[in-house]
Amino acid sequence: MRIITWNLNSIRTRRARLLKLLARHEPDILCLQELRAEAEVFPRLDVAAAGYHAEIHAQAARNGVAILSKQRARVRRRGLPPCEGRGEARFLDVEAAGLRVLTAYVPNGKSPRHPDWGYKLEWLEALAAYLADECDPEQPLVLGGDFNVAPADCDAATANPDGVLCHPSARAALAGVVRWGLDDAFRLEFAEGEESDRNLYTWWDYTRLSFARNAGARIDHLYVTAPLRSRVRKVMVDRDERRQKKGQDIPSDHAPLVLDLDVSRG
Amino acid sequence: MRIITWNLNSIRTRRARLLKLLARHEPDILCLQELRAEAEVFPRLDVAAAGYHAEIHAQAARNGVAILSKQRARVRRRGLPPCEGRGEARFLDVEAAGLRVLTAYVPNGKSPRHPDWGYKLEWLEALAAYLADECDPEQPLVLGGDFNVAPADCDAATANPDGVLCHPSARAALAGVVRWGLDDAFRLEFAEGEESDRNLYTWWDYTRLSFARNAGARIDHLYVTAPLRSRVRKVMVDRDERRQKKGQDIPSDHAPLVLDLDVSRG
DNA sequence: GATCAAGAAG
DNA sequence: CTTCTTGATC
Repeated sequence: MRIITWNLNSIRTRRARLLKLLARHEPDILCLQELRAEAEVFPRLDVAAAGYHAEIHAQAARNGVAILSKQRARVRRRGLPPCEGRGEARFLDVEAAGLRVLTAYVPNGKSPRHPDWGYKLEWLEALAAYLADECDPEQPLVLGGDFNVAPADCDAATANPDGVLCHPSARAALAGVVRWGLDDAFRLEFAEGEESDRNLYTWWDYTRLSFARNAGARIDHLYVTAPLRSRVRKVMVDRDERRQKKGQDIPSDHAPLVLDLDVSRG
Repeated sequence: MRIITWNLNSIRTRRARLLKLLARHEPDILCLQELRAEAEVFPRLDVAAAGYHAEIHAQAARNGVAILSKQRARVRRRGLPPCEGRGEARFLDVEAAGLRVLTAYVPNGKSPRHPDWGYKLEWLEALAAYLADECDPEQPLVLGGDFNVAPADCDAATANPDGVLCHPSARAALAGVVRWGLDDAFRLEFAEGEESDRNLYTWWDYTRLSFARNAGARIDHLYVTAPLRSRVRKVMVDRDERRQKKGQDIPSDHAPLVLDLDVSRG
């Protein structure tokens, strides 16, 4: 089965690209982040016509996540405690296709010296607490999303330890999530330093020709629990989705991360 | 020869439609209004590749006119006196293809009770004065543009005498321009009441399904001087350009007005 | 550099 | 309803 996570950066602007992605990959599960529009804007009819159910947790203008699935999903949770006070839609937990599927849009943090930096760390701690309280590491579970953290120096073209993506405190907070009982599916297939530089980064800044220079970072991840560890068959970045063909519509700044699991019996 | 006037409502947004229009009609002259961007934004290269020269009179964000021609044009005037104080780009006068070609984007006026209503009337008076001072009604001349006036009640689906398009003062001011020595090319072909309701209006409000209901107005005009009067062969509205095909880009609220002149010798 | 929100304009 | 501006965010 195929599971994808993609920060599409506006469902309004990326509607056509979303439908093409569904047709191209036919994923069983698709986790989306940064819908940036109220739930009513989501193209439910087009997505249904493509054969997908959609569970949505959205707000106006900012954040917003969704999980699309061929089989209808059952929602377990919308939101995490640190989101509540700010009214932010950054987390969704469902059961779908015999799995627990969680998606997260981790706060960027703005800068390690900005007042919002603490919010990023608290948010990751709340995610770890949620897993501990509400999930079972012995059951099949996938956690996918935009974590706004490059776990290791080799996961970013410029691994600035003072930047939002590589700061030690953010890496430690993410490690606290993983420690509960997760494996980074990408790293199950590719050891650090053994990946191709064409199948590593998932995000490139819109400015300074970052995509052309491959000046990106691996900040979108798919994590799996132990029962799925040996089921990981393939992990790849759909770089082509990040490309802008001449005269075409503008891509998201993130590329989809695609995971194939072998769920045949035995 | 073919002469078109079109208020395209943003050169940025209508770039692809402009190029298709050139390919579809191959006009000798194309007058454009409401570029709504600085001159640098104009797609000179694409237009040149299509075989056209472009003379542009533009400003940032608002107004802006241009005259495209297969043969290079010679600019006679950019702007009219009432534009100067406000920095508005609403008028361009060139020689092209053996003709004098003027294009105008007449101020809307906002409402007959708005302080800007006087500006609309002054603007039309300045246009009449310009013709009297700078042009010769015995020479071949075409004046095309968005006049924001429906000359007669049959030129608007709802001919509200209190509205900006049908107010008697605006009609009188436009009549003052025509009186210099112009014929409304559309009315040379179709007498009042003898036109088809599918070849009359050039503008339809974006709201209230105006185009579907054909609730439009004939406010874009092509005027000709006496030497061209007997040369008018055909006048038609390219309604198809105003249509929005499902999933396609958004049209301008104006349709192009197309004039064919017979300029064969004798 | 691309997105969203207001507000102004047509 | 669609466009453009400015300012904020990522």
